[in-house]
Amino acid sequence: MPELPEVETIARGLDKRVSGDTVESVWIGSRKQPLKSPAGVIATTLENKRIVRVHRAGKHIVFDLGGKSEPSHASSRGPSTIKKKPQSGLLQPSAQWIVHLGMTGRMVVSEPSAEIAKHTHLIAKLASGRELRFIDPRMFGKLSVHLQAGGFDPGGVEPLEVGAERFAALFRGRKTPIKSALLNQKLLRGVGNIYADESLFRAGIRPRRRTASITRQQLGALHAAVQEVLREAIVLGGSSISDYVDVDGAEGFFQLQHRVYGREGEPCLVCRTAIRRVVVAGRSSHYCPKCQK
DNA sequence: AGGTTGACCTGGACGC
DNA sequence: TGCGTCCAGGTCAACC
Repeated sequence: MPELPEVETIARGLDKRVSGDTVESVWIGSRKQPLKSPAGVIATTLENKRIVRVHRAGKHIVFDLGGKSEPSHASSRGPSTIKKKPQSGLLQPSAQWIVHLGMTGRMVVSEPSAEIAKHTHLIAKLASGRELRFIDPRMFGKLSVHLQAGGFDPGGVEPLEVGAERFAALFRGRKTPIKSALLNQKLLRGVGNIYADESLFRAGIRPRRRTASITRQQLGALHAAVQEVLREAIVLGGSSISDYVDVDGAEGFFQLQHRVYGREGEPCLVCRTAIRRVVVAGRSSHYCPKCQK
């Protein structure tokens, strides 16, 4: 379900609530699971680790894990290692837990007494007594651990960090419809169906438009539109459609700002023309036939 | 090689 | 009330 603003909201909420806490034990449900790493590897990687920080990379939630007793200085283990090198690795987490929510995934922090929701696939018991739970009815979500040095990198560039020049270069010469290109996580990471439609509306570009035919100036407008839409959505806590809620169970409010998404047949807020819905790249796409060219 | 299409799942909304 | 159909915010593998 979640795109960048929703994942950002959830990651911030988790960072606030569980950073500094330690995972004591992990339960992983049986059945066909939404896992990428084997269950045993996930469990042993998480157990007895301190959650140093929770952040977002594209649509992934990243938990930076440290040793139980805090990886402060040269506290490694061998006294023989007399602080060999300043190791940039000290800044790196010893391991990372990666959560992708897919379409319907949720992460919640609960009291142990709270009822266990249907489709709960993982429960991490924390030293504070609370539990971190992963729930996902449709099982499109993915859980994995990243152990290599360097940190997890899903590829693609962060839409909120990329400059206009680099942004334009990402799309140069592509034959695919612009909507498909925006959804391609290897180019831009974090934009999904709702925010792609909303960005294209604000930039005045139709979703089917061939990417290569878009002028540099229009790409500049699209760059600005993507950043504007994502920033506004983050401020409002994301878009709550169907069942999206943040860590505290609160809904976001950006859906109230949607100008085209989910508004098929309704009047364009700018020109009153009926909003159209077409399928592009297998995804429903909404646009104003008059405002978007 | 790059682009497009289903398949993967469950559940909610809607029409009859 | 119940059944069938369609739709869903995301990725991949498997095709053209």
